[in-house]
Amino acid sequence: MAVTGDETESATTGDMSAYQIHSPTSSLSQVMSNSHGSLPSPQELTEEASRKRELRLMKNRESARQCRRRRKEYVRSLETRLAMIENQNKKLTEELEHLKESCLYGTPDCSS
DNA sequence: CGGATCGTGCGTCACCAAGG
DNA sequence: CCTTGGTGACGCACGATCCG
Repeated sequence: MAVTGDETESATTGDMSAYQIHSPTSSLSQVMSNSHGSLPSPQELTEEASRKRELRLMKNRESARQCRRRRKEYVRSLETRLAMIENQNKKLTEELEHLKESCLYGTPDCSS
């Protein structure tokens, strides 16, 4: 029916360039070697926690997308397989009916 | 036409399993 | 033990369709 979620996605998250900017190493090193070489202040700690959270959310967002894509492909493959099997079943059923007829009327197709 | 309902995708949270 | 990625569950937003 309605398949237009892409619009929502692009509006809210856009591309993943932001994700590449916030790499774990870069955010971590910012705190480990803060500007004045001293222990991080409470302010810096909360900022770091916030950065970590944002990073985790971004990664999980991407994971969820991949997960959904894989699941969709899997369902599609199952549907394809189902269609093939149903088709095969139909052909075999038809063949069986022909063989039954052959046996019934004693045509050469009936080998038993 | 406008509200109700349905189908779909998304982001987030919580949990789990695997790896370091 | 901590980190990380995968995934089920939940709620939300949005477009399509139905119906009075």
